[in-house]
Amino acid sequence: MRYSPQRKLIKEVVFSTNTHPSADWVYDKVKKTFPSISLGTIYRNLKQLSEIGTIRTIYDGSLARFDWNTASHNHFKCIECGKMTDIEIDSTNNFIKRNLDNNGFDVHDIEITFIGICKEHKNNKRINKE
Amino acid sequence: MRYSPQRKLIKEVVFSTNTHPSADWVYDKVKKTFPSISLGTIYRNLKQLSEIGTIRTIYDGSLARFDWNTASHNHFKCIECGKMTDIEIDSTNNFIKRNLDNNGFDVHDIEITFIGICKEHKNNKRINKE
DNA sequence: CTATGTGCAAAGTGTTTGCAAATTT
DNA sequence: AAATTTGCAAACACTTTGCACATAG
Repeated sequence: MRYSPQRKLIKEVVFSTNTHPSADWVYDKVKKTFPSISLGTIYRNLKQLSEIGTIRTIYDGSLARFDWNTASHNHFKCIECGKMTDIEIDSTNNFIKRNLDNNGFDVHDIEITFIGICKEHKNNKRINKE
Repeated sequence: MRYSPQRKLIKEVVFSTNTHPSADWVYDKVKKTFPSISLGTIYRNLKQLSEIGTIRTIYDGSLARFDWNTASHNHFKCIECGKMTDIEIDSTNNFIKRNLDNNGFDVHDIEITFIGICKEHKNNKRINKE
């Protein structure tokens, strides 16, 4: 795999944030340096970087997001602000894995998203979503 | 909410299977009875049924699937056959919930998908996906 | 030099929506 | 009769792809 300046920057952008950015977010950032870059290039590179394990693709509903943190960890999505926060609960994954291994499943990966209200929004009144 | 024959059947179709069908699968089934039904109607109804809690929407990557089982349970996706199986591990959710509650999160819902190889495919040679 | 990556535009997939006609209550 | 639902088709959002040109190694 060649390291074009574009690919290098795309990777750096994903590594620069904890916001689990979408392709579009990355596009906007990278455009500041390469104004003529195309979304296609962004998608191609994010896909490749995911495939070789440099980054990780996670799904927020049907939207793909990208995460530089490929180590096993889970996500919490706040229904007030929409933000995806990392959750470090190592013991959880191990607990689940053990549970499933005992039941004959061969678990390669676990995708967990917790949906609820994060600390900051816990005591705010609910924003009406209807 | 009115109960049109179409809506009634759409609901019945989702309730008739454990395959966690996509909108398209439901469409094919329902078309046998209502040949002129449109995909739009399928989507509208699946969305409404989800919203009132009759069924549940789950995500398989970016594809929406629908599940009549709204009780708390998790899913296992086999990377060989693509099938989504239900997983009953009540204790897991409770374990996680407790863990997060202790950390200040207010968890409303947990979306978990396990990805790996199910019993039936455990000893088969790997189908090449490249 | 050659394989790989880029920008562009078109196409693809899954889903939503506006509307007039039909149907449920 | 009034409000909701349908079928249709167009629009949408996100993602992928074919191609000719450019570039990294």
